Amino acid sequence: MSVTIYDIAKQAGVGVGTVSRVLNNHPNVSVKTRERVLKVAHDLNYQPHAFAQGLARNKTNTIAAIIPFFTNYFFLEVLQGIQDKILTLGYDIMLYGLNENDPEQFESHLLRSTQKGRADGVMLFSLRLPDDFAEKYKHVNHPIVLVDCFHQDFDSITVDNKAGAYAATKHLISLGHERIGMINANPISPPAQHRFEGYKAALIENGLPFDEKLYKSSKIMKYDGFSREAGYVSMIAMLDLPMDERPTAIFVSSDVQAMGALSAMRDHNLKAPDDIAIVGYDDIELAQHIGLTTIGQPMYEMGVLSVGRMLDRLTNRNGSVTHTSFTPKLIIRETCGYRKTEAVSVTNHQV
Amino acid sequence: MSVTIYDIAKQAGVGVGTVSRVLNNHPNVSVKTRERVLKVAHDLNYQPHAFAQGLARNKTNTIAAIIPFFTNYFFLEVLQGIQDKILTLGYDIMLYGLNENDPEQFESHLLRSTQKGRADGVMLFSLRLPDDFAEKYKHVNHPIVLVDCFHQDFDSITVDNKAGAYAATKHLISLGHERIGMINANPISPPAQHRFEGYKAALIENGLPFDEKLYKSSKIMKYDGFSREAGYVSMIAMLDLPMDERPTAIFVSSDVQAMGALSAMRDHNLKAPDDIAIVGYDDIELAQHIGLTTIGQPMYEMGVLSVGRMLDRLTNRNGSVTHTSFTPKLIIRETCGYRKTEAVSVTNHQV
DNA sequence: ATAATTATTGGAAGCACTTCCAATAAAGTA
DNA sequence: TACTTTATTGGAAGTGCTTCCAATAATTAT
Repeated sequence: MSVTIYDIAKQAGVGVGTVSRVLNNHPNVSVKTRERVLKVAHDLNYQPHAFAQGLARNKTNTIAAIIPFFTNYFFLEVLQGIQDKILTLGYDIMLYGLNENDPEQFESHLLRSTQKGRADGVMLFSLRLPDDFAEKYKHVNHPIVLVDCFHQDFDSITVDNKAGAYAATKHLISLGHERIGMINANPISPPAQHRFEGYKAALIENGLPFDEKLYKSSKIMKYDGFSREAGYVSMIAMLDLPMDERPTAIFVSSDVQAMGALSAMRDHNLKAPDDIAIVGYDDIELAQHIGLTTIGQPMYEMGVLSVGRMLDRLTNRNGSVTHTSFTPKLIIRETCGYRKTEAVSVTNHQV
Repeated sequence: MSVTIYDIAKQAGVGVGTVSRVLNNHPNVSVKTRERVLKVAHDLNYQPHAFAQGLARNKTNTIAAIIPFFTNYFFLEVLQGIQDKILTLGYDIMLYGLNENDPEQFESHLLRSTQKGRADGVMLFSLRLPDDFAEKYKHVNHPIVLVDCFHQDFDSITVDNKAGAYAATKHLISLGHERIGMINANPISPPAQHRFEGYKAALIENGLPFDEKLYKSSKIMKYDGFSREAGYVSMIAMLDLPMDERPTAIFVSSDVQAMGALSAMRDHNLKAPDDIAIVGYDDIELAQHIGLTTIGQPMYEMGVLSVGRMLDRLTNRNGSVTHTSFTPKLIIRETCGYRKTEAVSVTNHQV
């Protein structure tokens, strides 16, 4: 139906082998025939058939990405990095979005994307991996790289949540606060755990006590407690404390939660930073709009790097597993009171 | 290397034709052989090779989506609709993101996605189409469906921008405002044009004059003026008017611009709705957080429907072109002053 | 029981490529 | 000039599937 290398071969008076060779820039074809073939191919407006190529080469030139939709802004930025990088390499992206943390859908996506001849490799994003994950997929024929999640046995690109939380808390400390609370998401989430660790470490290492009463974690399952609602109820709980026991500053484990916390404060006629200083986490688009001091993550870069890691893995299947961790950075805006000279850069701190 | 239908055929003592027939649920194969083959396939953990199938069937079972990244939340929601629908149909999504409105990248994406054997069809999102688009792609072998953009010659799913703008303006009118301004994006954008038309129509049809001085459009090219900055400068310009000529309410052509406008007001110590009422457009996530009254679009539904349209087109290539338009709806929050009884539903209005 | 249908089945051909091998042509060497 | 060596070249085989056609087996009708 459409033009194939056979058409080109006939028209140019050569064999299909030769056509294939010039189209793939193989050596050992005389310049005259090469030019002739190229001209015919161009005249006929030839386009290779992707699937036929894939079949013959046993290579799809596409990589699959499984991403939870709710990661939202993170998702978008990382994806952009991935795509910009991947285009330069001639690969395509097969997208598998995940609604909520639906294990069944995850399974089906994973199965599909690791199916023979569909993609060369799979990237998993921000996923809490099932217990049997490693055992099940370790020996699958597809490279798997983890982005923003971790497992010892797979290549991963992560961001150091502990360091980020440490930086956020340290910032509050350096601003002179001594009663620093934390509003955390649901501790079943690994990032939530790590952010808590960073918070606690910053307190201890700077001679401040860790006070149970100033720490509120969420039991909400939806989005693992990384939601506006979760932030709201945690803050309400926090404000239940007697006036003089309240924290003067709070590190909130995500910007959306911070949004909720802020509106709880508003409902109590409290303002940030005047009444309570707030640091968020994530630097979502919103944060900029409302002047939220927060922790930013190099999402675009992570995307770019993760493609690089995937390609490495594709060309060297037996290389040893690597783990790369990015350091997030503090972004100072208005919700803590802006005191430039006292800003702390996380890069000075090694966890 | 991996298990093929030949392995199954051998093991089950039948021919490959038979294997293929049972795997594809073709009739005319005895139940005993069918069961035998199925068992062997299961025991061998057989997976069909996607590319080989595609090649033989001349069908990829994937559809390509070209989406500008900056559409952000819209992008995400529509995509979710698409994917939920498409999964039930056994298709995959190939994603081509667009950075800004880069015509060159658009061209290359389109070329790639319409390449033989890569995808069965292409969906284009929120794109200002180049002039030579129709001429160039009308007779390409791939179905193309347009989402949130329009061209006479291609199937499209859009949302009625004029109706949305009308509803927004009408809401302001019904609240008693008489000096209603509009802050628009760059008029080169079709949605910007239509939103302007809706604004103007609402004014005229309700006996209010259209006043040039109360209308500010943007000349900014980035994001076609749908940006926070654009909103900010437009509002500043608006506030340059003498006190008594200022509008008492403003319809802003997008929520991000509204964010900018709101912060310009804040810089002038003005508040919404007390000093000036504001309606936005888009209902981005942010809008909910800041209580912005705005116009919401059924993004998820659009995604679902667009897949449906694509499938129709795939099964009937010569059917006539269809255009579907969704009616957006007014979402009343706080930036106009909340007066429930006077809320106007756009569904009562036919453009 | 025999002929005529109808239901299964095997396997070749085709899908559009790549790659390898043998064959031919060109160039180099003595 | 005759013999190697090297550079091109054509085309068969292979990639893993579907589908069509002819052949065989099972049913039904006579």
